[in-house]
Amino acid sequence: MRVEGIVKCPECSSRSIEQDISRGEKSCLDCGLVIVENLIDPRAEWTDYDTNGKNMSRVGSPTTPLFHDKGLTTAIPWQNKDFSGKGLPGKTRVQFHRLRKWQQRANTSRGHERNLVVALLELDRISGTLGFNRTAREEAATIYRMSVERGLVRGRSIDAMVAASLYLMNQKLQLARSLENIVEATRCSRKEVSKAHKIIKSSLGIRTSIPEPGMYIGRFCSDLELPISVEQRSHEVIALAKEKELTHGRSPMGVAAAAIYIAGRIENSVRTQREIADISNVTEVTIRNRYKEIVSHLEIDLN
DNA sequence: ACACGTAGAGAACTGGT
DNA sequence: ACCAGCACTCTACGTGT
Repeated sequence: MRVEGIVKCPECSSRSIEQDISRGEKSCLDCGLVIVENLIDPRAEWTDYDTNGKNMSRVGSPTTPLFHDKGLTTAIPWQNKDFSGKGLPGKTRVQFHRLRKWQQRANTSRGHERNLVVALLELDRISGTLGFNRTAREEAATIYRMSVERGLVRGRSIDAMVAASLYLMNQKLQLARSLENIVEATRCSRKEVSKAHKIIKSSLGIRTSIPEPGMYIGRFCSDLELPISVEQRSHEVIALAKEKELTHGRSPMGVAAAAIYIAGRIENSVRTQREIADISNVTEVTIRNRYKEIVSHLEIDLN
């Protein structure tokens, strides 16, 4: 496709620009310079495999673990109208009523399908309150699905298993949410969730990395509205603390909180221990202990 | 208001039975 | 499944600047 006039080639100033959608590039026809790469193809995804173009049909959205049927739904609309909007005659209407009913049953009748409907709704609700994005939700949904397939949910509360799937996903993707954060968003106890978490983790053999203090810095600093300089300094403090083995056995959140406190003092963007404690879910005492320890071992001089 | 320090309680993990 | 021991954190104070 030739796009004339609007864009000028930065190399030779020619206005003959070619846009190749299949390659996703815009390039100059005169000097060959590629001006834009990785363009998104805006066209609809029509597909036709066997009728040679006579029967083009739109493909659906990609499948997703977020719906119990992975998004491959057939929906019979509730309105009793045909494609042109006219009402259906009485006999047909009855027939469609029956079809809808059966389809509903077919969709959700098998035990674990119904389980998934409930579970994915809950998964979405918690994700909403905790601000998990789509990738995170899909990962958690996949973990939950696998648990259902392994029969792990039987006899356990769906809510606890959903919460555990979310927590496991959170660990896997290092999203820096604590077990407390997740428990707060559910109706079940900490004990139930951590038990479910253990079971899923061992049964599915999911590997998670140990929580590093560094992974909390970003979220804590942004919640505390601290400048990027403090964030960077906090990472430096943690790196030094690690070298001196001051992080072993200590709660990573406590270490992160202390590092932010120290970094704030160094960078003159002070937050009180109370403020940091509120955001990081550790107490002032823990922040004090960690920060005293770090400061004395690293010989950091705060004003 | 904030920082500091402390004692006892408590939660979470490990290893033993 | 329960228990003891442990290293760490929390609650709840009083004190200091």
